[in-house]
Amino acid sequence: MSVPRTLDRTLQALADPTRRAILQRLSSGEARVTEVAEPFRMSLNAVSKHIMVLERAKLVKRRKEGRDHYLSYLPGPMDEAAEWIEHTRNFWSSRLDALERLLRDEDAKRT
Amino acid sequence: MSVPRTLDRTLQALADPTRRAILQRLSSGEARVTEVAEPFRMSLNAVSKHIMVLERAKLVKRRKEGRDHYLSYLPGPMDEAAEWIEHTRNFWSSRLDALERLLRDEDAKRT
DNA sequence: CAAACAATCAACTAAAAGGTTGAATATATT
DNA sequence: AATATATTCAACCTTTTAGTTGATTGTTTG
Repeated sequence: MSVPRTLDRTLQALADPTRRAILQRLSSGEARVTEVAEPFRMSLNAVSKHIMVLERAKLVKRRKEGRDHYLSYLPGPMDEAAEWIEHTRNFWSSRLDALERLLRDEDAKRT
Repeated sequence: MSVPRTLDRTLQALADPTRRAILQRLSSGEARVTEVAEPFRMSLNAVSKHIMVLERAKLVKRRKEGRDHYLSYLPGPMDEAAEWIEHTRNFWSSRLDALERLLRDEDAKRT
């Protein structure tokens, strides 16, 4: 069956609030590493590492221009994750609905 | 601002394939710890720990009946996560659309 | 060319994650 | 009462994660 390991990486990457904040920062367009790091209280290096995690998860793309690295958001993995989670949610939703119906019917039959 | 740390826990819990498989197993209804653990190649204890992670994330509920612990799925956090991810995705989708429109307009003006 | 700047690399630390085995606890069964 | 079963607890190990500081690489600028 081999479940896609990319989902692991995506969810893992998204599970960290700093990384989610970095993604949000990129919503207003490209930004350099230093710019992205600026609002955080941790070191530039720490943010650089977070960026690499996002890059490995393909949630972020890097374009080098001279000494500057411009980062931007990539939608693919987010779409995939959304798809998985929606699918899963709907799956359970129908199961739970069926269960509820079942219980209601049995209850009706008993009265 | 205080971003909800529950999202961290949910995504973290979902980022592991064993835990996703456990959730899937529960889709056919309640199951005991041993039953849930059976298909995995790791020890019962390891699975027990995964279950505790899911429990802390409120993705799984436990009902004790004598020595048996019956586990079942809880939809709340999955719904929340789906909501967050959908919201985020749509947010970016519109940004990217706007950017594309902008570029197309500029292109049109130039010709 | 020298100094400043943008970013990573390298080495280290502390904590968390994921697994193991063995003991303990509580409940059922004979 | 003794034994078997279901589950967790406790201790331990290894790997990964998230952070630090200091050195290094490459690019720009005075």
